[in-house]
Amino acid sequence: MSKTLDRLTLLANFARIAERGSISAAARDQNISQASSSRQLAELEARLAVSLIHRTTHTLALTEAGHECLAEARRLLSSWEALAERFGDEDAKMTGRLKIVAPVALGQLHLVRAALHYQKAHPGVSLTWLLEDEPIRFSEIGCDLWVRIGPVPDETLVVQPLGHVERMIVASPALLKGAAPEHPSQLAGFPCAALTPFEGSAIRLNTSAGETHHVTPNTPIATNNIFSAYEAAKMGTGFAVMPRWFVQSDLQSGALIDILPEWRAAALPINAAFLPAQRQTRRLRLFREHMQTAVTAIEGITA
Amino acid sequence: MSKTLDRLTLLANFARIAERGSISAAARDQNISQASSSRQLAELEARLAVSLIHRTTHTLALTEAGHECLAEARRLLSSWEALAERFGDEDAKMTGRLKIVAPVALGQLHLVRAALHYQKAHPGVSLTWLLEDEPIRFSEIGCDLWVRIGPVPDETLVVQPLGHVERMIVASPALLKGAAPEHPSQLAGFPCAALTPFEGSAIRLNTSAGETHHVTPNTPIATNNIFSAYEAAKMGTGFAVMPRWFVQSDLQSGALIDILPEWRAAALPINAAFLPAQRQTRRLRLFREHMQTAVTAIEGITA
DNA sequence: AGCGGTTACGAAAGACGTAAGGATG
DNA sequence: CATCCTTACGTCTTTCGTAACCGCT
Repeated sequence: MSKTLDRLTLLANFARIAERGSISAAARDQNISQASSSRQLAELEARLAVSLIHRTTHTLALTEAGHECLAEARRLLSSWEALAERFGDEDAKMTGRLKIVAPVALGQLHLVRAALHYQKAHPGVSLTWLLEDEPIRFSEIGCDLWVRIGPVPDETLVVQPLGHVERMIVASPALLKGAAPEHPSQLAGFPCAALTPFEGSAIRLNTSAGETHHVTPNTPIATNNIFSAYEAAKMGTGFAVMPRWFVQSDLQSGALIDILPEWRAAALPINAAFLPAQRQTRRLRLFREHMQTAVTAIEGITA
Repeated sequence: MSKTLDRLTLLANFARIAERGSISAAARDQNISQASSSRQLAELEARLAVSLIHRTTHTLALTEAGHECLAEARRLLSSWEALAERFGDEDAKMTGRLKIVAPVALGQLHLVRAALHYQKAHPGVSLTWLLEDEPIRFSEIGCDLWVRIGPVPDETLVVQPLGHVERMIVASPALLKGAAPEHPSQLAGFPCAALTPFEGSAIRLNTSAGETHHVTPNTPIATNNIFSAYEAAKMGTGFAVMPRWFVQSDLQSGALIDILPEWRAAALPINAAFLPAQRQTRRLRLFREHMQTAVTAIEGITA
């Protein structure tokens, strides 16, 4: 067991191996020999006194300890990177990678444009743009920024609120057939196209005056995909709880109707989450600002 | 500029130098030559492309960048340490340092015993036990655990609530002279011994029913030291806002009187704050549990 | 066979300590 | 002038790549 081999290099090598699923590939990435990469992995395992990767001749698998270590390694590496970059030239061209996870619908309809503008302005930065609504394992996957609708279930992250999405009950004129409900209690008679992460069996509605009502409608379709719920609402399969930003144009064209304009579902927070390395890398800080700007520019999203 | 020198070693050396205020001393601590320590510092500065320590021949001073770097270095080092220790033997004897900051009064009257019991049970761990009520720069001073009454103004820390201190208006019988106020509005006629971090010019009181009243008393003495405020209350200099745990025995003996038993000052949270390295070192985890137990055992502190 | 991981060995690079030089109170 | 930091130099440790070896598909 050596003493002087850089511990962060060891971790970086390990993370690369975990990412590529191969020692050879990781070695190529780093311009070192397979032998070195293999040795460094062994060395890390020796220092931590634990087996990180279970090797069968042609396939690598992270052990449980390996998963834990990977998450921590990623944290350490980005901390160092943030430190190393902190004092560099402000005008230096930015380089490096940025891995972003954002909500599916918001991401593909709005944020992707902001992301692409950013990339155009900073061609040295290579983006990994992943759209995913469900909670992720931030550190383990090596994420840099996570934009999420709803709470951020990770104690180790700093959460910055970007805004709130106003949500309303919408339906197609066809569904209502002229008999539009005027109070949530009348909603129970209508079917609902439910968006599963947000609406469970019950939908809670509030007035701005603080009045509350619970609706437990029939749900002929439940989905985790807002486009599907949207199609259902347009086809008249049922009403749906929709964010204003998503249905704004349909409300204006009349394709969908805000059937209970006095009542709103609870506003959902849009959060940006990231590692607490005091000030992060400049490329991430700028990216966050881009996202903040993009989110606040969306009609139907409030502070 | 070298390539293979361990970056964490560089940071550790820098932190040691900052702590000891001398390269020679830091070198002795680490059993390396002064030359090495000096070189490593220069090397770190080269890699970060910034001057960290301003050297005049006989005195060292951290630059602004040095302060920032020190905080981040401490974070990185404890992350690595937590990682390195994570997979070790559960039964291994614990060693290392633990730097704790706790509130003055709570620390010296209650928590110190828990800390000493911990040290006795784990003689390999050396504690640094600092009592300080004001906000600290956690990472820069190399703290491991910060117990604080009130909010924790540091975004990079994980905050765990330990309990709440009930606070009441107390006074000596001498002060009241039989004319005990029965409502906060009658309190304005009495002088107040104010505890500065908590009571500003106004004291807000609530009933359990939710009623609120503000009192802005005369303050013949204001202090940041609860023992002084306590002495003032006992001597009849004025009434005081006191945590129940602090005056419990005086209330029972009648030396102090809970003069408005229906009214309470806002309960203050007791928080434990620490770095978010997923699971920390075992010694810190155990210490936190000791603190939690000690705090909940105190009469007058509620969950 | 062919691909991927591990181990052995010689070569090269880098870090260490000693020691000399320089600056300050 | 004593102390502390920096720089130069020779030695020694350590790591690297090449290459041989081994195991699985």
